[in-house]
Amino acid sequence: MRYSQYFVPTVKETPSDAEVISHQLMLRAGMIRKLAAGIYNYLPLGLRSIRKVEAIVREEMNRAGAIEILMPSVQPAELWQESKRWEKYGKELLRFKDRKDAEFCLGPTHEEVVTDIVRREVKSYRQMPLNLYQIQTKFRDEIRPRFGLMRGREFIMKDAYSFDVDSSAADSSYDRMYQAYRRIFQRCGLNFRAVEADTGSIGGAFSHEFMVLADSGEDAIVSCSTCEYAANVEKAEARPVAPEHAEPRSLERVETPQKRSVEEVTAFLGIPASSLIKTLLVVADGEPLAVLVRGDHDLNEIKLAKVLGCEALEMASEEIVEKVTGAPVGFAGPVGLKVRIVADLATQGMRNFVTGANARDLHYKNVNFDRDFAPERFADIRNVVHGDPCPRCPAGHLELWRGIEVGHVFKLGTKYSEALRATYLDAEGKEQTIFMGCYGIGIGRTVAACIEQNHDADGIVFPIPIAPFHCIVSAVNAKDASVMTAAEGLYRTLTDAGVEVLFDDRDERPGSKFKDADLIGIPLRLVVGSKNLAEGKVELKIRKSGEVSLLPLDEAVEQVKSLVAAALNQ
RNA sequence: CGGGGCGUAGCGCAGCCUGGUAGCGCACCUGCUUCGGGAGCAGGGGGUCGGAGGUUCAAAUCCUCUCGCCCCGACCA
Repeated sequence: MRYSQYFVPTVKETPSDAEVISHQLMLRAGMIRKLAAGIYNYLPLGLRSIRKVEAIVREEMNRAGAIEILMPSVQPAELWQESKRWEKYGKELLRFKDRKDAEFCLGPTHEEVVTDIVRREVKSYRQMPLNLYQIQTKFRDEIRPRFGLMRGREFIMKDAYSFDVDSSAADSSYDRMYQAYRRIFQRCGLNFRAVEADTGSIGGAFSHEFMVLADSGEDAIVSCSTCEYAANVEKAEARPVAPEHAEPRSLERVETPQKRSVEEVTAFLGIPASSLIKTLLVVADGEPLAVLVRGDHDLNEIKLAKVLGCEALEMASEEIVEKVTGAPVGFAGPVGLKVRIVADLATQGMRNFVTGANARDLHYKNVNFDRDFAPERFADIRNVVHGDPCPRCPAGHLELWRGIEVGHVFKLGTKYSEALRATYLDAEGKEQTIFMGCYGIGIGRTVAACIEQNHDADGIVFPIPIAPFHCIVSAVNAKDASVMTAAEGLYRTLTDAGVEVLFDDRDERPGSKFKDADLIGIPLRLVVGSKNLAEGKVELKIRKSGEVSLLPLDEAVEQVKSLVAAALNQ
């Protein structure tokens, strides 16, 4: 591709509305442009990288035995009503009506549609296992789209759905996808972790998320320092803490004027936050209840909702707190409370702790379980913290990371096949419910995550497998005929050899060409200048390392070819 | 949904408080010089100041409404 005839609108200044580095660089490198909040145009360079990721995904999905189809974005309400998600999905589901007033939505995911296909066409155990996938535009009307392609409302996703005769066959399908995902993200050159994850609104039995490690990531994940355990903090299990052995002292009410927060109270009393139990009031399916967590720990609402088995869980409003505790917010405590109490495991062994006293400006010291109050149950309902013991091995401790979720695999079980009555006849002629799994990859997000992980002060540093071009040939002086002839020759030779070359034939000053080349992140750069060319040489610069070598033309060609081949065949 | 901020030329911004009919840098066009890390000089084009309404002799500027965009929050005892 000749740069002068291509479309790469780079910009020097960082657009003011871009916050994270990948968003800024994708805008500056002319890869994307915003059309509306969370909705983007893909310009040529951006599209090329996206196509690269898609190609890798396609290869690995096909290798794993999945079969490509393409389903519509526009989906009839009836299917969603059948799965009950028309009501449950909420405002993220973009709904609209056609001219006949029939209701439709733009698909945020395709469980309903794919299950509809399968229930019509799959009748026998002989037709499974079956895994159907597509690469397609999804629409989710996110509360707050942000960070460019990282969290858009319209985005490209690969979604796959597996159909199996029973649970253990479904496990094999799940495992094949899991392994395929590992290969995909390895081939994309990403530093990632596969972590145990909560199943969220999709539902199902268990799942893993594929997280690209990056400080700007929206998710917190943990991994064990010694074993293979890794999980999203939403899901990560906490081990019980060894009990203290202090003798119970007598309960004491202390004045804590204006001290509401954990920090204020513990500082005022001169105790560590771990000696205090905070009492959080929540409303679960309409019922107010109290939740106890150690002062230095945070409540994990997802775990709590699971423990309570409730549908809706929210923090209680100020009014409810005051009504339940009889005190202003900041002084809630478990002693004398009339609502159900659930306590975190880590509080179980605590003795002589501090709590609120359900009265303005008062706390209790030396509170003890059983003597002063008794929670209905102890359960793991907190977020793990850095340094917590690993739940799976005796020696390890948990390390905390930030991650960008680029892929997610779910074992769904029969949630959708039951709702939509997708069944088959087994070898005995008996009707059985199909077992499903679903598997997603955010294509655009993968490109963005890659940039988060691969950039420097000058711009993007693409790994070869998903770079829009492998190599850029920069003709330093476009007016010098010998330079242009040589550069043109390199461009043709490399292109004929299957290397994707962007030929910067623009009549620009060298500085601008170098800046642009760095910004758009092409991994390899051949610089053709009159001085070196007089000696029959060109310069090869590696974007990532900055390494420069002066080579005769034919050697430069061989170098580029072998570097590209090595990167693509790993 | 709550809180905060911003909409002025393609991009980044000033002007607004204290009304008087729009400016800077980059980009773009022309010419000359320059040419290995975002050149210099000279000339030039481009904006119904997000939109609607109001106040006023006069509105980018003041008031009201509205639309769009960005950030934070929606874990707090």
